[in-house]
Amino acid sequence: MQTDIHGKRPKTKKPVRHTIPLRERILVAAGDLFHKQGIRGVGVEAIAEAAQTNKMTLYRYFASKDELITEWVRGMIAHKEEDWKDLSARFRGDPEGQLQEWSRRIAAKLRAMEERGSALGNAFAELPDPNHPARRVMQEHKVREHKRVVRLCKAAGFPDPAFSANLFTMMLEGAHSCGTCVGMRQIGEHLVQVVNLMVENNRRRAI
Amino acid sequence: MQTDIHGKRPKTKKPVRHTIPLRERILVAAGDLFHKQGIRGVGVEAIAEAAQTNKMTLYRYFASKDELITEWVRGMIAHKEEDWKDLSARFRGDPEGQLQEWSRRIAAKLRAMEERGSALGNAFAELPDPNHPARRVMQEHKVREHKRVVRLCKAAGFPDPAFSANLFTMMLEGAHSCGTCVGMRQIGEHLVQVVNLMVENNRRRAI
DNA sequence: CCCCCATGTTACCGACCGGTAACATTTTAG
DNA sequence: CTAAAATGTTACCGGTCGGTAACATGGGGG
Repeated sequence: MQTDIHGKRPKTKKPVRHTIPLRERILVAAGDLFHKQGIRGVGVEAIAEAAQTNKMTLYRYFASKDELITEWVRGMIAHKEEDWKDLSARFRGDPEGQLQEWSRRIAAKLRAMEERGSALGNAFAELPDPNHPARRVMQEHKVREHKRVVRLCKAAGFPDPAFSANLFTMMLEGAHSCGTCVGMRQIGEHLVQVVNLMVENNRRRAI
Repeated sequence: MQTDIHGKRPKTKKPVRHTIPLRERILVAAGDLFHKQGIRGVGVEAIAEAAQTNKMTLYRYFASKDELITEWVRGMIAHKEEDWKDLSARFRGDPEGQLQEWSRRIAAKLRAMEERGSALGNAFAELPDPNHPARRVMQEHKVREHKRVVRLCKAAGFPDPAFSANLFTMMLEGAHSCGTCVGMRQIGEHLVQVVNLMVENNRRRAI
């Protein structure tokens, strides 16, 4: 307990000026904790506290914890798809370049990640109920992403696009898990290398 | 409530003859539920019930839920390493054959798995605390397994064993996650195909 | 200035969970 | 058969969690 020596009224709230809106603050705090401690391992109270607010206000923005989870997942997915859009704009008409650049970005994210794998992957593992809205959103996103890779492989002239796309996706997804036992940096580098190899091999074949 | 028409005393317990010992029954029941509903999503009471016993007895075999989790994980890992041992006996002195056969077995397991990914992978995602005993066991196992793959790649004469091993591991781990959006069967087949390709390419190069 | 609306505070609810105690019952071994 | 060991039954504890009610507060715009 803090005693108030100088007779100033004990303001428990510092007049912090928050730049980002509350809803978003809650979302990033939730994301942080979900990722670090697991979705089920963190309570809404802790989230509110981390967002420098309280449970009641949190529930004024999100009807339930499940909705909060879902919105968080949606946000991550939206960010990823934004990334794809940016990428396909930069490498317009160059499907091989898109695949390579995507692997480079994955590698960069791996490098910046200490332990604790992919947030989306973990969330998927933590939500067994196939009817959970967040899970549905993730499932749809995975399908979209895989289709995108298939399309790119087709456009790049790979002789068996479905096969190559599956190969890409397997490696992209597996890199996170593999990184925990061999180091994220190395895994990232090897990921980029093998994608480059595949692209070069395909080009050579095409000539 | 069952009424007892013929005056026989209402035995609430059917004299079920259990063939497998209780401890193991608890472990398989726990494994089932852990895998289907997530580790944190299932309570010890439900596990005891599924094992046709009760919470008290469960706690006579396992000091805590965490210990139960750990023993379950240990069991899965032991089973997997048993599998490796059997495989290396059958393909003694044939590292390429071992890699191929391993991919075949993974494919078979994928085929037999409806949704819900790898139990070990999910458990890893569900236990964020790096000091959790189960997590430690899994981490050590992953390292051992990866070293084994590196050794096999070296023995098989791959020019860059670390690279090839990472490639293998990435695909092996990623297959489960990828399978949920493209079908386990196809992923399994493609996994086997790419491993075969790698081995054949390496052989051709070696000649 | 005053009112309104967003936010903070506190207290609470019911449900569930991990874990334990005490005792009853069944099974097994000698 | 009998005693001991294993298993079942019930009730309970403390704690946490998701979620809500009621009310206080404070700041910004008319």
